Amino acid sequence: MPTHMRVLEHPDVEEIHLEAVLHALADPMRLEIVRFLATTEDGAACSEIELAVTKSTGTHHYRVLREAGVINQVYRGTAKINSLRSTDLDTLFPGLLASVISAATRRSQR
Amino acid sequence: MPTHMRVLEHPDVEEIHLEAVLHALADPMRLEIVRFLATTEDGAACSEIELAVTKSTGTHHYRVLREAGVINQVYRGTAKINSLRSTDLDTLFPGLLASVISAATRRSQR
DNA sequence: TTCGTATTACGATGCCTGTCGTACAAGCCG
DNA sequence: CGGCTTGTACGACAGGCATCGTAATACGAA
Repeated sequence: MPTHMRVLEHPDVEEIHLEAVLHALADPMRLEIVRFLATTEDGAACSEIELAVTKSTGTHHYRVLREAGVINQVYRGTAKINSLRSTDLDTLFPGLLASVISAATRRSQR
Repeated sequence: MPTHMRVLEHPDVEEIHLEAVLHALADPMRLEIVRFLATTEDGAACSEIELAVTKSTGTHHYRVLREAGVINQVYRGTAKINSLRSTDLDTLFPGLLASVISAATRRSQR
């Protein structure tokens, strides 16, 4: 019997705000997370994405992304699977996510 | 003879960074400035764009936008004319500015 | 040169945020 | 059960930032 519900709050589509999304993307670590998730089919666990920060800080960044509406998080066992809310974002801000990911990826290849 | 050079520092194209641009756009006031500039042909003076903050704060936001490479600023008399660096931004981050402006404009019409 | 307009500079303030360490919880597996 | 993996909660800290008020500067016009 879990004492904590392990349920993660996600904003509804109409609660996603442009400024919050832009702010969430305006960080190197979070951009790295988003860039990685864009390359996966069904999302990835936090542990699969190597970041140059401690796990505490990683948790913080995942939360910022989730609360801004950029990613979806679900528990699978002890792991937490992250995936991009591509459809929701593309409905709200057509082309935005694609152009950010494309620019971030192009730069990381230099 | 001006004691101060009245020359405004702008980043070169290769000095414009994605994170800085996203951060610059992740603020309601600055988004409002960008949205307004997108509707003008040849830019606009600071005084033409009404913001719900004092002029000191306005100056701060214009500087953030300029230093991030989002806008260009030139003096014309006492006025300072602002314009979007659309071409530079579109070269670096194709589609980004357009999708942000489009999303901001669509929302402001609701 | 004096006045008015447009904008900046500087200092202060309070909040936000990225970072960490330590301690803890949830779930799998032997 | 006991350990291992994965991730969280909490507190702390430093730096960044949006905001303001006041004083000052640059330029054009009278």
